[in-house]
Amino acid sequence: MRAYDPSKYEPAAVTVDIVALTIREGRLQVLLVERGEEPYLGRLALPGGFVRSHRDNKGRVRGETLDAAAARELAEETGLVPGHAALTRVHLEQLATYGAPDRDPRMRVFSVAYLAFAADMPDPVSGGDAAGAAWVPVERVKRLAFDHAEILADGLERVRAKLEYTPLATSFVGVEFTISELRGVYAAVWGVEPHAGNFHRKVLSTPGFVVDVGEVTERGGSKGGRRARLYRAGDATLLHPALLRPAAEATS
Amino acid sequence: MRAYDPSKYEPAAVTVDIVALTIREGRLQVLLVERGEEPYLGRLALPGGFVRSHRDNKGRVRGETLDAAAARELAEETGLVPGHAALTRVHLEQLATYGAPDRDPRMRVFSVAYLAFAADMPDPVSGGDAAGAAWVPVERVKRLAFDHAEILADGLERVRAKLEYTPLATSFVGVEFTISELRGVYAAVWGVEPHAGNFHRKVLSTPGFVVDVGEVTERGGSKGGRRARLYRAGDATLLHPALLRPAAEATS
DNA sequence: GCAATAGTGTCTGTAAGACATTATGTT
DNA sequence: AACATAATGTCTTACAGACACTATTGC
Repeated sequence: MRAYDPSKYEPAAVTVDIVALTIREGRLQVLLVERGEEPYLGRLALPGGFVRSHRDNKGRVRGETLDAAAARELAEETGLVPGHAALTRVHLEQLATYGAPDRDPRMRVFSVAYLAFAADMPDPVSGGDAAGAAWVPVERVKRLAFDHAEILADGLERVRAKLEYTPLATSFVGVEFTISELRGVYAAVWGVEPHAGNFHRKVLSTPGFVVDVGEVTERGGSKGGRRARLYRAGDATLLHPALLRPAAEATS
Repeated sequence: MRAYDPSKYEPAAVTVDIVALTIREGRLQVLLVERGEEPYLGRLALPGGFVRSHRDNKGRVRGETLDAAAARELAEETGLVPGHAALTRVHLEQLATYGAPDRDPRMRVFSVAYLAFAADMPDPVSGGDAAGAAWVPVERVKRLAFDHAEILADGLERVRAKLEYTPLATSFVGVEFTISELRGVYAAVWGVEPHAGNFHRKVLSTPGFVVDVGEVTERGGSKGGRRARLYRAGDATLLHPALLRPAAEATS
């Protein structure tokens, strides 16, 4: 059980894979990279890589935390340097760990999957590792490498659920946003448009969800319409009462 | 990024650690083992061990899944053989993965934590690995080895939350149970006693939560009282509407 | 009989969903 | 003016929580 003798065991690798989500053109999109080697050469995959660790001069184990590895990979694949403005507002959370013995034919690989939510992520810049990286609408995603389709599915379910009881949606919009923009997040993630009037009242009546900035947008809609008030994210970590999605899984 | 060269990396070990919970004497209890070696010699810890993998004759990677490793460890530490009646009804789910570089002084160890919920778990039997294993009320747990206190805390929060929106509580009672017994689960896990009358009506009005067996208990309470109707777990996987805990985190 | 436990009925406040209406902007 | 979008108001239904009450059992 806790008798450590690593030599008895097949060496294992630990990676982080990122389900990075953003909303572009009103659609939920995921960051994918094209693989440049076997196996699954040319296939799309979630960005990811090894968790780094080593021993220092005195033989002590050193290395990065899982959270740090995920943040680093996300920065590398998007081509943004860590600390870039667009990266500081990214919400990162651990999703789950996948370790089926045959998930990678070369060796035993355990992948700790992370979820990343961000607003306004730019197109991945070339250079660095972001060779074939691109944002892809989730409904367009076809066959992925390894078990990444399963990881993505789990990630999507997690996001959809978390929108209900956390203010996570504010991670998908800018620092200042309108209620309509926030509603657009729910529409893109859930695939159903919440009722505008009820959504408006609901958001404002949930304590700590949003705070009024006291200003309005520069202009109304392109085809007319009143100018919308601006809000920032509030300090709540949980929504109470929750904002339940319609229909779905009422009976499941 | 996806360039595999394990030799460049410090070897890593992957373990599973189990937060096994049961209810005894009306209190939530967790399975702990006493460590028999350094570090943390003599300290209590969550049961766990290595995930096994090897290569077969043809050089292919073989091994157990994470779920299988968790089930195996649970069986070993409780002294129950896999397939034992008490083990077949155990609910096992992955909790999270912990990989701080200094969490184990000897080498880089990633621990995939699992949650296990069970009813009527016997005292761990001697022999096998269950040397110093015992059930301990969660409020009595003191200093644990490694980062196991954090893992336990995360596990407890997960259980408390899942009781709200899943029929998980039925995993803590026998195949047939009374509404009062079910209420006892909520009381033990949440630390607050739900209102008996409202709880009763609520459980019965939530579709798929429980199904009426059509019988009643052999006797009433030891100090008198009506005989209670018996129920089995229903087929719902999610409770709708949810059974929210009182007070807690209304504002947090 | 009394006390204890199981189970039901009633009332009130809150909130969700449907829908209508007002307010303010663009073309 | 016509239309679009933002924001608010009204109504109905569902449900949680408080509490009272009935039903059934052991002592």
